[in-house]
Amino acid sequence: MSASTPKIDGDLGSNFIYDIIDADLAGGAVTQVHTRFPPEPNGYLHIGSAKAIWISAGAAMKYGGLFNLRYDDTNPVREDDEYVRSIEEDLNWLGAVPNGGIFYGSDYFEQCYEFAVQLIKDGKAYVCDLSQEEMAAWRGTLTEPGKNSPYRTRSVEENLDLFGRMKNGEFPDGSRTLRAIIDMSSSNMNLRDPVLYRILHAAHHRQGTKWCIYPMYDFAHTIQDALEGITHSLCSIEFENHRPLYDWVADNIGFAKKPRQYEFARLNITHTVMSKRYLRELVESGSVDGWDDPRMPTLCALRRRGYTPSSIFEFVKRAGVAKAYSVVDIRLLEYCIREELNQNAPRRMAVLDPVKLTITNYPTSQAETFPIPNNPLDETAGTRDVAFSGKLYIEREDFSEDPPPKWQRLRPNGEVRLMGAYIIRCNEFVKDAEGNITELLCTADLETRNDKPLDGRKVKGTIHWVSAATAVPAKANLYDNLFTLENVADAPDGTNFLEYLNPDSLTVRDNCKLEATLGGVQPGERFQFVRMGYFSADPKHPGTFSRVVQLKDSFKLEG
RNA sequence: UGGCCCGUCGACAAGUGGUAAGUCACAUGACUUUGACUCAUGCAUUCGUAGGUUCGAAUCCUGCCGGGCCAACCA
Repeated sequence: MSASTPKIDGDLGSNFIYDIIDADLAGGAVTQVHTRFPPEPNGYLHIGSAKAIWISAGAAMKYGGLFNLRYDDTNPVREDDEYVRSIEEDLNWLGAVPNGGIFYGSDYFEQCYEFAVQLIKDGKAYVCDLSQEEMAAWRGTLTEPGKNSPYRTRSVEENLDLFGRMKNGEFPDGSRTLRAIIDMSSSNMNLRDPVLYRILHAAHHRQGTKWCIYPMYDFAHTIQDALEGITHSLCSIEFENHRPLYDWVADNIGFAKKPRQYEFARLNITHTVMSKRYLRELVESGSVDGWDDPRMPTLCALRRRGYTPSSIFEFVKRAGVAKAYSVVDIRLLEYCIREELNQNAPRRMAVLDPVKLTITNYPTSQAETFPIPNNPLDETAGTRDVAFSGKLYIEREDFSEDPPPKWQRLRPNGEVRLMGAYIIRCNEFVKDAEGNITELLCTADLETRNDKPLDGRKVKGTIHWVSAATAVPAKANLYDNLFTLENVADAPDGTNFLEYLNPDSLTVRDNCKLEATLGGVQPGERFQFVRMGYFSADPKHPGTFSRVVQLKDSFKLEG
């Protein structure tokens, strides 16, 4: 795995988080910004994670601060080393360097335990013998206050003894918990004597069987943030109700420098499921081929499809940071990669649905090449010599026997420019028994080569081509989200990705793999279709195309 | 139905008492060796809603409506 260059830089824009930091810096509450990204290693990072990364790593970068990666691995039954590795790889690919260090929440288990003991000694926590069901009943409801646990008044000595024995493995799972003494009548359920520690005889991916009690998120996370010197603990909005508990833990343990938690709305994208739980379900049920299945919104899947870190961060930035629930149009993501590839990606011609085209006045013995720009927007990209001959393939869709109005491509007795080469005129076309066109017979304006016509006539259309002699048949992965969606038409915004996994749409997957005839592309080379055969039909102009899809992604030639 | 958070163009989102930025999408026109790209133009008399305060309100107050989160020994 090679480290990519940092992609978070320069213009990070502005948002309310930065306003808060500005104020903290100005008021002297904070002198050095320190943030963290705390994924639980229970799944692969997705584009929603990229938002969290961008915000936290971006804040550190913007203010010359530190950014930590911390694996939030306090629940041994859900976590695995596979995910740790994938997270590291994805973060590295993104170029979000954890300049503050890489940490594991589980490495703080010892401190967590000591702080819990301290809380007991301070009379702020107790060992509770209520079962899970009993605790739920005693907790009350959203509208009714809870009742104090009968174990709430245990002596410090008894609590200390019991907690020590919990740690030593004397009690079975679920038999006891350590709870904070806060307020059973709080309107915030998180404050009704929340569980701080639970008994769980399970092997931890990193700690092994060293522990059989594990700290809960609210307790452990606050401690981790405080110990690492995090100044701004940025998380998504569902943790808003947890902030009072976060503050309670920090206050009652008595950290000198207390981290502050701020929340922002998580990223939602149209037609995309972003819940790690559902994504894992898709993988484990075999509904997709894996975490990097191109239909997944994971970073590894986006990477496989040719998305770049900078395009993902650009998308996140454009989508904005706010607290309002929102669903960002996936077309904004597509715009971001299109924008970048349009500037950078080298062009290659590829014919997906070939039809033979013979230039009848082109000498069979003749062979020549035409220099074609690798990227018309970037002169420094240079040109490549593309072999030309009298026998070519063009896109079947670039010829119309009976063209609609405003047709600019090839038609009987019509002229068209072969990209970077001659202007040709179609004189005849050959059909098979079924009426399918099998060959086009054309003549070229051999005097012009790839210049303007000598007589000044206008030829509006230009089409791409490959020479039959040098073309290589190849399989290209045309994984593309929009392409997929267009085949399950009329899915309303907000439709869950899962809903696409119905029998009708499963066939889409097969269509994702297309045979392409490529000119001048080497195996392993990443390329972009100059134009590919899949356009969305424009209902207002039948037979024309409203959108070129190929600029959305780049593709890697397999084999 | 308790508490907290949130409602600004089709989608995001600035704006935080002085008279509605920007982007995506969309539409039209120009340009074009790919109908792409690029360029130009258009796209919220109005900020969920009803009142109130004010010379003046998207911004402050109140009610109502709508959405999200919370009753794991998950994170």
